[in-house]
Amino acid sequence: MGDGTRTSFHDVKQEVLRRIQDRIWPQGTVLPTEIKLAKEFGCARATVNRALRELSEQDILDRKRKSGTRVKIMPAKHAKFEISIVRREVEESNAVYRYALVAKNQIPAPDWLSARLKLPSEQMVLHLLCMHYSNNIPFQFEDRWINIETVPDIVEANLEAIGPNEWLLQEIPFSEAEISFSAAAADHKLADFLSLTIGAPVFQMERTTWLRDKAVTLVRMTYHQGYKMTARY
Amino acid sequence: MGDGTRTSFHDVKQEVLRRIQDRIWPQGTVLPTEIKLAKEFGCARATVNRALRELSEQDILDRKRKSGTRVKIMPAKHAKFEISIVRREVEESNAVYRYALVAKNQIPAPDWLSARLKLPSEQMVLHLLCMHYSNNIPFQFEDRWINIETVPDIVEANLEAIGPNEWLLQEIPFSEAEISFSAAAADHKLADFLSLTIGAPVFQMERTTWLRDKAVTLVRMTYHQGYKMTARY
DNA sequence: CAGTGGTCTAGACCACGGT
DNA sequence: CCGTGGTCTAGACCACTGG
Repeated sequence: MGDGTRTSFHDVKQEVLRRIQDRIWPQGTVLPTEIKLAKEFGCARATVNRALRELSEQDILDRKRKSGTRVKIMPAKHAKFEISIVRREVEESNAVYRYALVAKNQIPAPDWLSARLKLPSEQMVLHLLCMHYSNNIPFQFEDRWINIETVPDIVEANLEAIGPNEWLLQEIPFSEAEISFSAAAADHKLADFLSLTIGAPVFQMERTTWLRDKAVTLVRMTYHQGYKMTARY
Repeated sequence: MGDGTRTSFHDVKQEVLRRIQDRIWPQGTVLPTEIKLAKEFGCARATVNRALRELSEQDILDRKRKSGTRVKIMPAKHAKFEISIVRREVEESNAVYRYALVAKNQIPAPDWLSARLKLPSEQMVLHLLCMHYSNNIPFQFEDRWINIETVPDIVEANLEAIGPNEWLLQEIPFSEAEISFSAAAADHKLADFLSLTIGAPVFQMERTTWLRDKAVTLVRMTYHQGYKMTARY
């Protein structure tokens, strides 16, 4: 610590973490106040503050005014999955990406969709089916519904060239979404497109996207057999 | 903004976000420097800095010394899943949680496990099978391997009362992990424990945990049929 | 080399929430 | 009430990197 350079908030973080891992501060322990720690580490309170703040953002500490900072008892771990566009995912595995638009229909929203996305009944939506290939092997089947009201330009877009996901990401870059993963059995259509046997277990990702309380799109991606979604934390 | 209170980094974040969403700063735009923004917003540079730093942590901005801050072109979205212990997950759905230890064996690590966890060959490991129930309905089947070297106390632990996950979380609270989700077909054993038909698609989560470069545990959780793992972002 | 973000400091005031 | 974290400020120096 006293090696000539000033103590950085990184140093503080690391030392606090060490004390937790080494049971110097077991779970539940109340840490010294920021002022005391600042004195001990020979740095400004703001430096300690940033260190502790980041640790609490990582769910390692609990901070409350007046009662102080304590080591979390049961840290809820968070797995962070990077949801990138399919093209990038394929290309990052050094494979050749290919995309095909299978179907495109502009229709009034079916009832289940209106209910799910809180659309006015008879709202026009765009229904798309797409395939994504990795080295010409089926990689992902995409079944997507788009609320035309929120992205009218989609009707004119050339979706033969660029996938709807990429198009939407350019158009509506920052939106709210709910995502879910599940397992399902391949039905006839999925088996056809993904070259599977009917009933084969497939990994699915379903995502609903909202922009300022209005639904933009609902998509279900079905992956090729054996696909794994991986993350570190 | 000029309502008497000082401008907070929250205000800055929100305003910057608004300008991005309203296409005042389209994707790729280089933002004014922190100093200019601080002047514009009437606050200190540190305030702007914190706002922009947090936005870049959210993958909305790209920041580089010298070249400045720009709006990310293709923001990689991150889905953050809270991985809590099963008991909590069940209890949060207002159901009654029950846990059962099915099998417990202390054996030398099989070769595939040694390879996967980088264990010395013949390292002793603990192999556990557990069931978790929600309202007495099968909820999750847990198949776990524990490296005894890293957590010797596990041998003495009473795993009839508390699940190994909870026990480990208390003992080794802060560790590195790799997690992956996938779909599989239920084999005979899974079908038995989870009351499924053989071949039914099931959702699986596999997790490897490391503490300071040493493997702690490898676990595969298989969920009841129809399970969905959900998150917002 | 010079411009931009990255960080530290010392001091100040505020806001929440136990006692 | 009053202790603790939450935040802002003004100024300073540093570190990286593009030209």
